[in-house]
Amino acid sequence: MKFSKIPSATITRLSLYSRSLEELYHNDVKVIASDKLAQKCGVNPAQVRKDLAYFGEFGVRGVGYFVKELLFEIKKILGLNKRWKMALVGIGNLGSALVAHENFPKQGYEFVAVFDIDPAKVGHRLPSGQKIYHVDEMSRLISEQEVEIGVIATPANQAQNAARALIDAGVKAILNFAPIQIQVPEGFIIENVDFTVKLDNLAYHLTMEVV
Amino acid sequence: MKFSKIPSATITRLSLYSRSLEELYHNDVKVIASDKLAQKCGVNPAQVRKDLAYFGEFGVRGVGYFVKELLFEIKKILGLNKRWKMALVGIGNLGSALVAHENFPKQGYEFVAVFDIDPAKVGHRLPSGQKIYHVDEMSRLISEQEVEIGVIATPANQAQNAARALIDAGVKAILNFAPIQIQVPEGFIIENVDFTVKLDNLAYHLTMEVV
DNA sequence: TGGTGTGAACAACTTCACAGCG
DNA sequence: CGCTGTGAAGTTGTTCACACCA
Repeated sequence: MKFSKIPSATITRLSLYSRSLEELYHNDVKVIASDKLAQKCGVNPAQVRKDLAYFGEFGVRGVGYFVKELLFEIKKILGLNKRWKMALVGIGNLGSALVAHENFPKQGYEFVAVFDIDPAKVGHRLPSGQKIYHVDEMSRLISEQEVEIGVIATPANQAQNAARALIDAGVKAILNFAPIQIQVPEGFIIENVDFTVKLDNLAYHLTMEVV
Repeated sequence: MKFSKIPSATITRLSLYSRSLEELYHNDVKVIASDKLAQKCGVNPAQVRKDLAYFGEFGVRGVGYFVKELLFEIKKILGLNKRWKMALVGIGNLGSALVAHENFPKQGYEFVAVFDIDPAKVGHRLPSGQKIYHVDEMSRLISEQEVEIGVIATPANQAQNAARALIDAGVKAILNFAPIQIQVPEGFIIENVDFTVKLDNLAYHLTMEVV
């Protein structure tokens, strides 16, 4: 396996396949062909086969892919066969929603620490059980809890500080919800969830359509 | 201007430029060169120039771009020189956070209608002022209010229904937060905000790094 | 001089088309 | 016979390099 050569878009699609397969498995579907899976995920059938072929030969010619087996393999590839510990910074509206979100634990992601700088929030306990700590305690708690993923849900002007604190504290990857481009060390793993940008895309296409 | 030839990635980057320019404008910076702007947004300087050149000649050779003017032009291109009316479907944790989010109105996006199917929620009024309506009333309200963008924040298993209802009611674009690939008519404008997928990306890269 | 605008080279990703195998 | 796996072709997006201009 030559990992370096795998398109990042392939990884994103694997995640989609995994979801669809989960549903198929749940519905007792045993086998699926690339055409069907492709349709469910809105991609080209050849793309599905090529994506999977990067990691091995999971299919059976003339038949398709065994749902259970393929799901297992994809989860293994994505690293979803373990639980991931996350820390949240910024417990406003969005942060609260994330902590309360049921899908995360289902997928193996868990918030084990929650931070904020607002003295009015620090010390309180969330409905989901976590206590809110001050950012100053981040370093200790993150190494104690062996947190690997940091999630930023602060206002934009706090996000860079939050990122620095998380990185200093030793997290290995960041998921950023703040609408700002965060500067991280070369090679550091970061993903942005940027719904303002997505909305702007919609606005653009709506505007163009009329022309 | 040959709009059809513009890469969708360009539109996404315009959104980033717009944000950075907003900040620069706010800090009284008058002029910026492609290098600086590129660095702030984490892209290649040539990319910045090429992106902008799709839409006109906004720069001055030997000088750079005038911040105020460029910001204005980009907003015009993206369609951000008007207010956009949105309708939300699904007022759970995430939906509530979205409605309460301050950035939307700042950017010109406004939730003018909120829907759910839970009888326990319908009829209540949100802190932000909107009344929660049953999905059955969607068609009437969306046309009355001239809503153009639908936002889906339901659980995955409700999302396709929500989409159908929104489309039937006449929205022209959808922003989907549910972790599922929604089927829409050919050419319909839809964007997904998919943080599960982003997390899976992190998990993958964290897993690979060790190998 | 310094930074834009842009054709041309390059790189990345996607789709086609078909051989090969169960 | 049907569907996978995959080289080759096609498409799309990015970067280079430099002419050109304030």
